[in-house]
Amino acid sequence: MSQPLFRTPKGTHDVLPEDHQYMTYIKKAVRHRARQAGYKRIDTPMFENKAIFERGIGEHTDIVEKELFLVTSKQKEDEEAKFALRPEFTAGICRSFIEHGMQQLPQPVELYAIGQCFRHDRPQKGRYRQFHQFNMEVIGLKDPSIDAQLILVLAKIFGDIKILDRLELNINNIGTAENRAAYTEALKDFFIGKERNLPELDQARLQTNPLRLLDSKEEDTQILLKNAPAMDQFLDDESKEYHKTVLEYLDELDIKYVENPTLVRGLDYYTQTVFEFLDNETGSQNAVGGGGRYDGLIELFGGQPTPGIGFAGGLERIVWHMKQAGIKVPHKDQVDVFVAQLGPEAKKTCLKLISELRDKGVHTLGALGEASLKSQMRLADKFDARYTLLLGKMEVKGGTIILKDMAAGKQKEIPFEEAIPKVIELLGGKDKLDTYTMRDQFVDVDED
RNA sequence: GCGAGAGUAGCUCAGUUGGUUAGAGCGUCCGGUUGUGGUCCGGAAGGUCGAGGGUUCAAAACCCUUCUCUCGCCCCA
Repeated sequence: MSQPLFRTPKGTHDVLPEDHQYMTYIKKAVRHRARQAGYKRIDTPMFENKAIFERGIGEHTDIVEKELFLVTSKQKEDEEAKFALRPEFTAGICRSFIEHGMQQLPQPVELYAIGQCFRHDRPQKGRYRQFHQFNMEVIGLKDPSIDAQLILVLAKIFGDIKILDRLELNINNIGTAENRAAYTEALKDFFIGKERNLPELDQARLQTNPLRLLDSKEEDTQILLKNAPAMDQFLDDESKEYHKTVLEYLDELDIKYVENPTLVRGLDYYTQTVFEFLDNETGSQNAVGGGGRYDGLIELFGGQPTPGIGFAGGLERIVWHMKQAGIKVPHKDQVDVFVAQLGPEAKKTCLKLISELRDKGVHTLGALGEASLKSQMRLADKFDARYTLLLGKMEVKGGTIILKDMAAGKQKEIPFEEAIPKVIELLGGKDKLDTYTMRDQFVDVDED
């Protein structure tokens, strides 16, 4: 059907099985590295009181001003929407930190999250209205070593999934909120009388978000900026010292980075350290992950003054990079055994056999219909089964079954009751199989 | 949100200056004698040519509108 009755809403997409293998692989690296570093998993609601985003991220940021999905219900559809789908994790996690009194926990509190976020932007490659992020936050303690260690975890994750060498870590320090306010004023003052020399777009930015002028792609703007005051003149000594120490620690950890004095991030809550993992080969949507400090955010939400630093990575963009790099993801979806059957008696017996194989941890498919043996063999081949077990009328009578090695193309008849142990042996023994027991399993972290 | 390009079977694409029942490859399903896959051969299913409207004797092709995707900008994951 070229025109299905329904399709995914604009900017959303199905995560099909193949992409899920990539997603699962990435999430595994995230969980593993996070756990090693003491992070614990948290999930916050997909929608929150919209004021959380307005106040936290900033009313005049694009994310809030034009990309928020508002949520209403049937009962309240006449009222103005009170809720919004989360466009990112940090604001909700900080809300949760306060709500659950996490300042009582040993500090710092390290949290991570994986899930969907929503922004109503015009879709493009690597930019969707519903997308997946993984997110890490360290709240409650401030020290350059915390910044460096957070970045280290991310570098490790990107290393694990083999895309680190495609990325460049850019880092900057934008000072305290006061530093930033003072600098913003200075920039505005500098451009008084020069507005007309600015491209239209940047004239607007001068009003709404002057810091954004720094990384403008407009040539005229960049020329004017050469004589503009530089940000580091407005940083207090403490911020400069902090930044220097962070960089020293990164050096010590052998993390490659580029100092980028024009790196300013669009969200209002950022202070001090900001950083991004950029991909310089693609033109746009090139931030694979980014983050920074938000030392004033918890206080802004009514909590005790509490420092924090966090990061978000985009799963879809990471998947894209892995594919570009030709990375194939190992997965457990291999079909070990296909059971082919002929005749009603054999089919009945096969159901039990299939069930038992599965319980032993053997990935088993079969008894799917009334197809001819030829069709069943073809299916076994299509599903890429390693072995086929064949049970026909003759075998049922003789108490045997045929075991075929698909790659070798060889088969032999064995006693029926030897089928399961033989298959297990061929697959490398019990330890290689996909078994689990609820009772003995560690309650670890969610597999999602 | 602004600007540009694209939209033909599940996928990748043909379709000559508008002219008979819209094609190929791959994929899917079924066969190629009695119970066997991967190669080969045959057959079938699958498309109101993204949707709506208009021009015309005639439109997948031309015009308008709309939807979706892609690219650039903005922004960001």
